[in-house]
Amino acid sequence: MEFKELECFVVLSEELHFARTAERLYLSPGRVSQLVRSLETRIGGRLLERTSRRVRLTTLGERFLADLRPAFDALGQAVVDAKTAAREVTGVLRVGFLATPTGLVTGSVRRFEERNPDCEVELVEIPLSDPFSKLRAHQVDVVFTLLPVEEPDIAAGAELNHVAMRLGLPNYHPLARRSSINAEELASVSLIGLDDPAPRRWREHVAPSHTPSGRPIALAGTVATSQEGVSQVALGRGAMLICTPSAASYVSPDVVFVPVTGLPPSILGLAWLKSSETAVIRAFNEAAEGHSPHMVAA
Amino acid sequence: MEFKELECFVVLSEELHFARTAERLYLSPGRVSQLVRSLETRIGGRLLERTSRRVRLTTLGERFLADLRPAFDALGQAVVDAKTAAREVTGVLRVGFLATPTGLVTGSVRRFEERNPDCEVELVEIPLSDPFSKLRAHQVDVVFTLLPVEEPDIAAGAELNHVAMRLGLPNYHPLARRSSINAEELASVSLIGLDDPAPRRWREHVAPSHTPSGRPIALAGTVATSQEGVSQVALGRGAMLICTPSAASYVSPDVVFVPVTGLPPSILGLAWLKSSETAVIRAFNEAAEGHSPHMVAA
DNA sequence: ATGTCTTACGGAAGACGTAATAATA
DNA sequence: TATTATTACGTCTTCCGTAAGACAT
Repeated sequence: MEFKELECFVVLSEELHFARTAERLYLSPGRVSQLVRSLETRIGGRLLERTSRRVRLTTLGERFLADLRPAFDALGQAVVDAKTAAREVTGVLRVGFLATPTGLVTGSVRRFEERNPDCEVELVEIPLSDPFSKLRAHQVDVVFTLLPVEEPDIAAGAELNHVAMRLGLPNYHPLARRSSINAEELASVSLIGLDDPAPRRWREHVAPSHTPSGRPIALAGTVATSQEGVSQVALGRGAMLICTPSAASYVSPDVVFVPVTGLPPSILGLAWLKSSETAVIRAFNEAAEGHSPHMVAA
Repeated sequence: MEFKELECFVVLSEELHFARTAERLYLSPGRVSQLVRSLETRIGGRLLERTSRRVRLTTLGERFLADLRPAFDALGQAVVDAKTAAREVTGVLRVGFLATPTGLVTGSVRRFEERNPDCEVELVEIPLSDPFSKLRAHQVDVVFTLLPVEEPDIAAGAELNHVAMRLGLPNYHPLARRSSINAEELASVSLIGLDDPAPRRWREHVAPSHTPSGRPIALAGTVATSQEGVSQVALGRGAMLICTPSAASYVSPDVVFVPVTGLPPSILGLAWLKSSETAVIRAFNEAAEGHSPHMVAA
């Protein structure tokens, strides 16, 4: 069952003229003749009666056309619709964020929704300890995450944000009154780290095992989310490194966030499954990259 | 828009497995991979998400399949139906006959209807003077006619019947009492011939211009049908040669039909348009050829 | 004589399989 | 390691246009 033959028959049924049919299909008249003959052989009977002077449908041809035409049109329409859908940015986009919907997240979403009013955004929290599972399980389409991303099945966008780190401390802690803390001083606290699925880089970022100069840092325990971590800090079970924008949202009388100098910044960006990249994801990535708080200083 | 790609996508959507899909389509798995990739490029987005371990439809793929599937199935069904219709013998067959539905005609029709109860036969009279116009105008599908047929656009079946000729005469004519007439004696009568569109062979058959030995025969005038001719004979305007079976149906006190010896018999058979040959026509031809009054002697 | 459909032929495109490769569990 | 999808590459089909032929008006 060859598509070209059917197409040729449908057009020829309209035109009843080989040369015009050929023109419409970007073929030579000879090829049209071949295709029709081939289709007739396949069907097993004459579909068109033709002399060099007149072309007309046979009874069989008329009946076939009546059956074929609607199916044929629907088929073409399905393909056109799919092409459109592939290009269009509609439906629902599920965006994962870490810890807290910071300015970067809300700003990117606002900008995206402004430019793509037909697409709704759902925000989903991603546990710090497991940044990619929801992506791989198709529970979210795209996530804000720490760059760089080293997973081979995951693609990442550009760096969107360099964010300085703060240390969350119980308010009675000696360091809590300081206006800033040097990275070397972390050797004097116990840090709260991340639960198991977290990549090694993330663990080391949130709870470095040594100071830049090599002094060991104690590990107080592990948590799944920054919210859990802050709770632990409030209970005096350790200190926790956290991004400055996230820290701003944890307002608690028991916890103080003090800037830490000498640590590499958190670099945030978008990530998505390579195998599931869509026009919607590309559009969101563009919106995020065009978002203004670009490269906010550490 | 390639049919193979669509087919491949539909099957792969069912199987969610490249090797099984390939098997069902008689292709190699590699080819299936190529086809799907090609379709995705054409559409402009991923239709299936696949790892070496799992294959699943994307949202786009699901929507596309929902649109595509009914159209795809209907298309296949239309082709199957057309193939069936091309083989089947159904509908209406319009059969043309000359002068009178003789035993050959009625017998063939009965036999055909017996064997093809789904096909209805309509009988249409064809004027003797114009045996093929109704065929060419698609007013009939097949005609009983004089053989041989020399028109290049018309096909003919086997000889079905050799029929002796009779001469129709006014009952007061000197020859009307004879039990038979020799062809040479036609020189003594005026014959009624055929109107214009009739082929030369027909004219000469119905109203020969000379006897077998070469004596001229007068022409009394021309008519379109044998019914008209018999009327002319009844009015004494001439004599008319007519087939024996046809003569039997013109019962009139004014006209006598006398057998003529020494003339070639009328050979009857079927004819149809080469360009419009169908399974129905072939079936009717077979029925007629199998009909018993085969080769009735002159 | 002209416009139209069909046929013959050769070159180019692409359809397909095989086998090696990559990725998953 | 076993299973499965993908890629590379060579072969072979068939797609298609050109041009000549056949046919009808």
